[in-house]
Amino acid sequence: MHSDIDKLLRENGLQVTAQRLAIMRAVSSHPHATADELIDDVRGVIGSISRQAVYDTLSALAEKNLVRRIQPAGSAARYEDRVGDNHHHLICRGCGMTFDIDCALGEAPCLIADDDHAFEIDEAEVIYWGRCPSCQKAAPDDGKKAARSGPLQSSSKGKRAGPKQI
Amino acid sequence: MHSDIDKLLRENGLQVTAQRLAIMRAVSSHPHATADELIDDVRGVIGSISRQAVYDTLSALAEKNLVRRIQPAGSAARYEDRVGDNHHHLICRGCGMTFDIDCALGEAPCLIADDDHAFEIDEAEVIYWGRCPSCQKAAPDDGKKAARSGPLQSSSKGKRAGPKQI
DNA sequence: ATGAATTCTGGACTCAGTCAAGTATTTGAT
DNA sequence: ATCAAATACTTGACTGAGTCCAGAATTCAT
Repeated sequence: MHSDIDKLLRENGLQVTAQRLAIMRAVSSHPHATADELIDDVRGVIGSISRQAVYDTLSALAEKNLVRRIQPAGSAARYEDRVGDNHHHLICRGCGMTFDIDCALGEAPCLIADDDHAFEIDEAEVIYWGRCPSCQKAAPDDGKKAARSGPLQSSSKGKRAGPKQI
Repeated sequence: MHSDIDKLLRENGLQVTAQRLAIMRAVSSHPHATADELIDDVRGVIGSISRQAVYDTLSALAEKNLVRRIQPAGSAARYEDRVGDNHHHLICRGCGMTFDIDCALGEAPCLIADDDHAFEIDEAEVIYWGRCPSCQKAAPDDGKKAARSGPLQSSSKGKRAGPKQI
Protein backbone atom coordinates (compact mmCIF):
# COMPACT_ATOMS: atom_id res chain seq x y z
CA MET A 1 0.00 0.00 0.00
CA HIS A 2 2.99 2.24 -0.03
CA SER A 3 3.27 3.56 -3.48
CA ASP A 4 2.03 6.95 -4.52
CA ILE A 5 2.67 9.04 -1.50
CA ASP A 6 5.68 6.98 -0.66
CA LYS A 7 7.15 7.79 -4.03
CA LEU A 8 6.23 11.43 -3.87
CA LEU A 9 8.11 11.84 -0.65
CA ARG A 10 11.16 10.01 -1.88
CA GLU A 11 11.28 12.01 -5.08
CA ASN A 12 11.41 15.11 -3.00
CA GLY A 13 14.22 13.93 -0.85
CA LEU A 14 12.11 13.34 2.21
CA GLN A 15 12.34 10.23 4.28
CA VAL A 16 9.29 8.07 4.38
CA THR A 17 7.79 7.54 7.79
CA ALA A 18 4.46 6.33 9.05
CA GLN A 19 3.74 9.79 10.44
CA ARG A 20 4.33 11.48 7.13
CA LEU A 21 2.23 9.09 5.20
CA ALA A 22 -0.58 9.54 7.67
CA ILE A 23 -0.27 13.31 7.59
CA MET A 24 -0.37 13.42 3.83
CA ARG A 25 -3.41 11.22 3.75
CA ALA A 26 -5.08 13.37 6.36
CA VAL A 27 -4.42 16.49 4.37
CA SER A 28 -5.86 15.07 1.24
CA SER A 29 -8.92 13.70 2.91
CA HIS A 30 -9.61 16.87 4.86
CA PRO A 31 -8.86 19.77 2.59
CA HIS A 32 -8.54 23.07 4.47
CA ALA A 33 -8.07 21.43 7.84
CA THR A 34 -6.05 23.17 10.52
CA ALA A 35 -2.96 21.64 12.05
CA ASP A 36 -4.95 20.66 15.12
CA GLU A 37 -7.60 18.96 13.12
CA LEU A 38 -4.93 17.06 11.25
CA ILE A 39 -3.33 15.99 14.50
CA ASP A 40 -6.62 14.56 15.68
CA ASP A 41 -7.17 12.80 12.43
CA VAL A 42 -3.70 11.32 12.34
CA ARG A 43 -4.00 10.16 15.92
CA GLY A 44 -7.11 8.31 15.00
CA VAL A 45 -5.14 6.38 12.42
CA ILE A 46 -1.59 6.11 13.69
CA GLY A 47 -2.42 6.03 17.35
CA SER A 48 -0.28 8.93 18.45
CA ILE A 49 1.93 11.64 17.12
CA SER A 50 3.48 14.75 18.55
CA ARG A 51 2.27 18.15 17.67
CA GLN A 52 5.77 19.09 16.68
CA ALA A 53 6.05 16.27 14.19
CA VAL A 54 2.93 17.47 12.48
CA TYR A 55 4.14 21.04 12.24
CA ASP A 56 7.54 19.92 11.04
CA THR A 57 6.12 17.67 8.41
CA LEU A 58 3.65 20.21 7.23
CA SER A 59 6.41 22.76 6.80
CA ALA A 60 8.59 20.29 4.99
CA LEU A 61 5.76 19.38 2.67
CA ALA A 62 4.90 22.99 2.07
CA GLU A 63 8.49 23.73 1.26
CA LYS A 64 8.55 20.99 -1.33
CA ASN A 65 5.26 22.16 -2.64
CA LEU A 66 3.43 18.99 -1.85
CA VAL A 67 0.88 20.86 0.20
CA ARG A 68 -0.22 24.43 0.28
CA ARG A 69 -0.66 26.41 3.47
CA ILE A 70 -3.22 29.14 3.67
CA GLN A 71 -3.57 31.42 6.64
CA PRO A 72 -6.86 33.23 6.63
CA ALA A 73 -7.22 36.14 8.99
CA GLY A 74 -8.94 35.09 12.16
CA SER A 75 -8.14 31.42 12.08
CA ALA A 76 -5.25 29.05 12.30
CA ALA A 77 -3.37 28.03 9.18
CA ARG A 78 -5.08 25.53 6.94
CA TYR A 79 -3.57 23.00 4.59
CA GLU A 80 -4.60 21.47 1.32
CA ASP A 81 -3.00 19.18 -1.17
CA ARG A 82 -4.31 20.86 -4.25
CA VAL A 83 -1.12 22.42 -5.49
CA GLY A 84 0.28 23.32 -8.82
CA ASP A 85 -2.63 25.33 -9.94
CA ASN A 86 -3.39 28.80 -8.81
CA HIS A 87 -6.78 28.62 -7.26
CA HIS A 88 -8.25 30.88 -4.65
CA HIS A 89 -10.48 30.59 -1.62
CA LEU A 90 -13.90 31.61 -0.53
CA ILE A 91 -14.30 31.76 3.23
CA CYS A 92 -17.38 32.26 5.35
CA ARG A 93 -16.99 34.92 8.01
CA GLY A 94 -19.50 33.11 10.12
CA CYS A 95 -18.37 29.53 10.29
CA GLY A 96 -15.02 29.55 8.57
CA MET A 97 -16.14 27.10 5.92
CA THR A 98 -13.70 27.26 3.03
CA PHE A 99 -14.19 26.51 -0.64
CA ASP A 100 -11.82 26.43 -3.54
CA ILE A 101 -12.46 28.86 -6.31
CA ASP A 102 -10.90 28.48 -9.69
CA CYS A 103 -9.18 31.55 -10.89
CA ALA A 104 -11.27 33.30 -13.44
CA LEU A 105 -8.20 33.99 -15.50
CA GLY A 106 -6.88 30.56 -16.23
CA GLU A 107 -3.30 29.52 -15.69
CA ALA A 108 -0.92 31.54 -13.56
CA PRO A 109 -2.84 34.72 -13.51
CA CYS A 110 -3.17 37.49 -11.09
CA LEU A 111 0.55 37.84 -10.76
CA ILE A 112 0.43 41.14 -12.42
CA ALA A 113 0.43 44.18 -10.24
CA ASP A 114 0.27 47.58 -11.74
CA ASP A 115 3.27 48.90 -9.93
CA ASP A 116 5.40 46.10 -8.62
CA HIS A 117 7.81 48.34 -6.71
CA ALA A 118 10.60 46.32 -8.28
CA PHE A 119 9.51 43.30 -6.30
CA GLU A 120 10.02 39.80 -7.52
CA ILE A 121 6.45 38.64 -7.10
CA ASP A 122 5.90 34.93 -6.81
CA GLU A 123 2.33 34.59 -5.69
CA ALA A 124 -0.94 36.40 -5.65
CA GLU A 125 -3.16 35.19 -2.89
CA VAL A 126 -6.83 35.88 -3.25
CA ILE A 127 -9.44 35.33 -0.58
CA TYR A 128 -13.09 36.06 -1.05
CA TRP A 129 -14.85 36.82 2.21
CA GLY A 130 -18.55 36.45 2.72
CA ARG A 131 -21.25 34.46 4.40
CA CYS A 132 -22.36 31.03 3.43
CA PRO A 133 -26.04 30.34 2.89
CA SER A 134 -26.62 28.81 6.28
CA CYS A 135 -24.86 31.59 8.15
CA GLN A 136 -26.92 34.07 6.19
CA LYS A 137 -30.01 32.38 7.49
CA ALA A 138 -28.68 32.11 11.00
CA ALA A 139 -28.03 35.84 11.31
CA PRO A 140 -29.70 37.52 8.43
CA ASP A 141 -28.27 40.90 7.64
CA ASP A 142 -25.63 41.36 10.24
CA GLY A 143 -22.58 43.02 8.88
CA LYS A 144 -19.18 41.42 8.94
CA LYS A 145 -17.67 40.56 12.29
CA ALA A 146 -19.89 38.99 14.83
CA ALA A 147 -21.20 41.31 17.48
CA ARG A 148 -18.65 41.50 20.24
CA SER A 149 -19.58 39.99 23.55
CA GLY A 150 -23.09 41.29 23.37
CA PRO A 151 -26.31 39.51 22.85
CA LEU A 152 -26.74 38.76 19.23
CA GLN A 153 -27.32 41.99 17.45
CA SER A 154 -28.72 44.66 19.67
CA SER A 155 -28.78 48.40 19.82
CA SER A 156 -25.89 49.07 17.53
CA LYS A 157 -27.58 50.22 14.45
CA GLY A 158 -24.60 51.12 12.39
CA LYS A 159 -25.08 49.33 9.16
CA ARG A 160 -22.17 50.19 7.01
CA ALA A 161 -23.17 50.68 3.46
CA GLY A 162 -23.38 47.74 1.19
CA PRO A 163 -20.52 45.42 0.49
CA LYS A 164 -17.39 47.30 -0.26
CA GLN A 165 -17.10 47.34 -3.98
CA ILE A 166 -14.39 45.33 -5.53
CA MET B 1 -6.77 70.55 17.04
CA HIS B 2 -9.73 68.39 17.76
CA SER B 3 -11.86 68.62 14.76
CA ASP B 4 -11.54 66.10 12.00
CA ILE B 5 -10.90 62.94 13.90
CA ASP B 6 -13.01 64.14 16.75
CA LYS B 7 -15.91 64.59 14.43
CA LEU B 8 -15.36 61.31 12.66
CA LEU B 9 -15.59 59.45 15.92
CA ARG B 10 -18.68 61.26 17.05
CA GLU B 11 -20.40 60.72 13.76
CA ASN B 12 -19.87 57.06 14.21
CA GLY B 13 -21.28 56.96 17.66
CA LEU B 14 -17.97 56.49 19.39
CA GLN B 15 -16.96 58.47 22.42
CA VAL B 16 -14.01 60.72 21.98
CA THR B 17 -11.09 60.03 24.24
CA ALA B 18 -7.47 61.02 24.22
CA GLN B 19 -6.50 57.42 23.62
CA ARG B 20 -8.68 57.12 20.58
CA LEU B 21 -7.47 60.28 19.03
CA ALA B 22 -3.92 59.22 19.56
CA ILE B 23 -4.56 55.80 18.13
CA MET B 24 -6.18 57.20 15.03
CA ARG B 25 -3.32 59.57 14.48
CA ALA B 26 -0.85 56.78 14.96
CA VAL B 27 -2.62 54.64 12.40
CA SER B 28 -2.63 57.33 9.82
CA SER B 29 0.95 58.28 10.33
CA HIS B 30 2.18 54.69 10.28
CA PRO B 31 0.25 52.86 7.65
CA HIS B 32 0.54 49.07 7.97
CA ALA B 33 1.79 49.21 11.52
CA THR B 34 1.05 46.32 13.87
CA ALA B 35 -0.88 46.78 17.08
CA ASP B 36 2.34 46.66 19.06
CA GLU B 37 3.95 49.31 16.95
CA LEU B 38 0.91 51.47 17.43
CA ILE B 39 1.03 50.96 21.17
CA ASP B 40 4.61 52.17 21.21
CA ASP B 41 3.79 55.11 19.09
CA VAL B 42 0.80 56.11 21.18
CA ARG B 43 2.78 55.78 24.38
CA GLY B 44 5.30 58.18 22.98
CA VAL B 45 2.54 60.71 22.57
CA ILE B 46 0.00 60.07 25.29
CA GLY B 47 2.40 58.77 27.88
CA SER B 48 0.75 55.47 28.55
CA ILE B 49 -2.07 53.30 27.40
CA SER B 50 -3.10 49.74 27.99
CA ARG B 51 -2.73 47.14 25.37
CA GLN B 52 -6.37 46.32 25.76
CA ALA B 53 -7.47 49.85 25.00
CA VAL B 54 -5.58 49.75 21.76
CA TYR B 55 -7.09 46.46 20.71
CA ASP B 56 -10.56 47.59 21.70
CA THR B 57 -10.27 50.84 19.85
CA LEU B 58 -8.82 49.25 16.77
CA SER B 59 -11.69 46.79 16.66
CA ALA B 60 -14.23 49.50 17.16
CA LEU B 61 -12.69 51.56 14.41
CA ALA B 62 -12.50 48.60 12.10
CA GLU B 63 -16.12 47.86 12.77
CA LYS B 64 -17.10 51.37 11.81
CA ASN B 65 -14.87 51.15 8.81
CA LEU B 66 -12.64 53.97 9.90
CA VAL B 67 -9.69 51.68 9.76
CA ARG B 68 -8.89 48.56 7.80
CA ARG B 69 -7.22 45.56 9.33
CA ILE B 70 -5.08 43.26 7.27
CA GLN B 71 -3.64 40.07 8.61
CA PRO B 72 -0.90 38.78 6.40
CA ALA B 73 0.26 35.25 6.99
CA GLY B 74 3.31 35.17 9.17
CA SER B 75 2.87 38.47 10.91
CA ALA B 76 0.61 40.22 13.31
CA ALA B 77 -2.38 42.15 12.06
CA ARG B 78 -1.65 45.49 10.50
CA TYR B 79 -3.84 48.55 10.33
CA GLU B 80 -4.25 51.33 7.84
CA ASP B 81 -6.59 54.25 7.51
CA ARG B 82 -6.93 54.08 3.78
CA VAL B 83 -10.46 52.81 3.56
CA GLY B 84 -13.27 53.16 1.14
CA ASP B 85 -11.33 52.21 -1.93
CA ASN B 86 -10.40 48.75 -2.85
CA HIS B 87 -6.68 48.49 -2.96
CA HIS B 88 -4.50 45.48 -2.39
CA HIS B 89 -1.17 44.77 -0.80
CA LEU B 90 2.28 43.76 -1.86
CA ILE B 91 4.30 42.17 0.91
CA CYS B 92 7.93 41.19 1.03
CA ARG B 93 8.52 37.66 2.25
CA GLY B 94 11.87 38.72 3.52
CA CYS B 95 11.29 41.79 5.61
CA GLY B 96 7.54 42.13 5.72
CA MET B 97 7.59 45.53 4.09
CA THR B 98 4.11 46.29 2.83
CA PHE B 99 2.96 48.46 -0.02
CA ASP B 100 -0.42 49.47 -1.26
CA ILE B 101 -1.28 48.39 -4.75
CA ASP B 102 -4.11 49.85 -6.68
CA CYS B 103 -6.38 47.27 -8.10
CA ALA B 104 -4.38 45.99 -11.02
CA LEU B 105 -7.10 44.90 -13.29
CA GLY B 106 -9.42 47.81 -13.29
CA GLU B 107 -12.73 46.13 -13.10
CA ALA B 108 -10.83 43.22 -11.81
CA PRO B 109 -12.28 40.23 -13.55
CA CYS B 110 -10.20 38.11 -11.27
CA LEU B 111 -12.17 39.32 -8.32
CA ILE B 112 -15.44 37.96 -9.41
CA ALA B 113 -15.74 34.42 -8.31
CA ASP B 114 -16.83 32.01 -10.95
CA ASP B 115 -18.92 29.96 -8.63
CA ASP B 116 -19.92 31.83 -5.52
CA HIS B 117 -21.47 28.85 -3.77
CA ALA B 118 -24.45 31.06 -2.96
CA PHE B 119 -22.28 33.11 -0.66
CA GLU B 120 -22.93 36.73 0.00
CA ILE B 121 -19.44 37.94 -0.83
CA ASP B 122 -18.46 41.26 0.65
CA GLU B 123 -14.76 41.48 0.03
CA ALA B 124 -12.03 40.12 -2.13
CA GLU B 125 -8.70 40.34 -0.43
CA VAL B 126 -5.62 40.23 -2.60
CA ILE B 127 -2.08 39.93 -1.40
CA TYR B 128 0.89 39.80 -3.71
CA TRP B 129 3.83 38.01 -2.18
CA GLY B 130 7.38 38.53 -3.29
CA ARG B 131 10.75 39.93 -2.38
CA CYS B 132 11.62 43.56 -2.26
CA PRO B 133 14.70 44.80 -4.06
CA SER B 134 16.88 44.89 -1.00
CA CYS B 135 15.91 41.42 0.15
CA GLN B 136 16.63 40.18 -3.35
CA LYS B 137 20.13 41.52 -3.01
CA ALA B 138 20.54 40.17 0.48
CA ALA B 139 19.80 36.60 -0.62
CA PRO B 140 20.05 36.59 -4.36
CA ASP B 141 18.33 33.72 -6.00
CA ASP B 142 18.55 30.92 -3.52
CA GLY B 143 17.87 27.50 -4.97
CA LYS B 144 16.42 28.22 -8.34
CA LYS B 145 13.95 25.42 -8.11
CA ALA B 146 12.48 25.24 -4.65
CA ALA B 147 12.08 28.95 -4.14
CA ARG B 148 8.91 30.26 -2.56
CA SER B 149 8.46 30.39 1.17
CA GLY B 150 11.86 31.74 1.95
CA PRO B 151 13.32 30.89 5.32
CA LEU B 152 13.80 34.44 6.43
CA GLN B 153 11.39 35.70 8.96
CA SER B 154 9.88 32.41 9.74
CA SER B 155 8.02 33.67 12.72
CA SER B 156 4.44 33.08 12.08
CA LYS B 157 2.36 34.03 14.97
CA GLY B 158 -1.01 32.80 15.85
CA LYS B 159 -3.74 34.79 14.40
CA ARG B 160 -7.24 34.64 15.44
CA ALA B 161 -9.59 37.39 16.37
CA GLY B 162 -11.79 37.71 13.46
CA PRO B 163 -14.90 35.73 13.08
CA LYS B 164 -15.09 33.18 15.77
CA GLN B 165 -15.84 29.76 14.50
CA ILE B 166 -19.16 28.57 15.73
C1' DA C 1 -23.36 68.71 38.90
C1' DT C 2 -24.92 64.08 38.39
C1' DG C 3 -25.30 59.55 37.10
C1' DA C 4 -25.76 56.01 33.57
C1' DA C 5 -23.22 54.35 29.85
C1' DT C 6 -19.03 53.73 27.82
C1' DT C 7 -14.15 53.24 28.05
C1' DC C 8 -9.69 52.12 30.24
C1' DT C 9 -6.62 49.43 33.18
C1' DG C 10 -4.11 45.42 34.68
C1' DG C 11 -3.59 40.89 35.16
C1' DA C 12 -4.67 36.17 34.07
C1' DC C 13 -5.39 33.24 30.35
C1' DT C 14 -5.69 30.93 25.56
C1' DC C 15 -4.16 29.55 21.20
C1' DA C 16 -1.19 28.59 17.47
C1' DG C 17 3.19 27.96 16.78
C1' DT C 18 8.41 27.67 17.85
C1' DC C 19 12.82 26.22 20.25
C1' DA C 20 15.82 22.93 22.13
C1' DA C 21 17.80 18.70 23.35
C1' DG C 22 17.65 13.99 23.67
C1' DT C 23 15.89 9.60 21.54
C1' DA C 24 14.48 6.82 17.71
C1' DT C 25 14.13 5.63 12.60
C1' DT C 26 15.41 5.51 8.02
C1' DT C 27 18.60 4.73 4.59
C1' DG C 28 22.79 4.19 1.89
C1' DA C 29 27.10 1.86 1.90
C1' DT C 30 29.38 -2.07 3.24
C1' DA D 1 22.30 -8.20 7.31
C1' DT D 2 24.93 -4.51 9.65
C1' DC D 3 26.06 0.01 10.96
C1' DA D 4 26.79 4.73 11.19
C1' DA D 5 25.28 9.17 9.45
C1' DA D 6 21.47 11.74 8.37
C1' DT D 7 16.80 12.63 9.31
C1' DA D 8 12.84 12.50 11.89
C1' DC D 9 10.14 12.23 16.31
C1' DT D 10 9.06 13.22 21.28
C1' DT D 11 8.72 16.04 25.31
C1' DG D 12 8.32 19.96 27.43
C1' DA D 13 9.20 24.72 28.07
C1' DC D 14 8.44 29.09 25.94
C1' DT D 15 6.66 33.20 22.99
C1' DG D 16 3.78 36.49 20.83
C1' DA D 17 -0.59 38.04 19.58
C1' DG D 18 -4.84 38.46 21.11
C1' DT D 19 -8.91 37.74 24.48
C1' DC D 20 -11.53 37.76 28.96
C1' DC D 21 -12.80 39.81 33.17
C1' DA D 22 -13.92 42.90 36.87
C1' DG D 23 -13.12 47.05 38.89
C1' DA D 24 -11.75 52.06 38.33
C1' DA D 25 -12.03 56.16 35.52
C1' DT D 26 -14.11 59.06 31.79
C1' DT D 27 -17.47 60.94 28.83
C1' DC D 28 -21.56 63.13 27.93
C1' DA D 29 -26.61 64.08 28.19
C1' DT D 30 -29.64 66.24 31.37
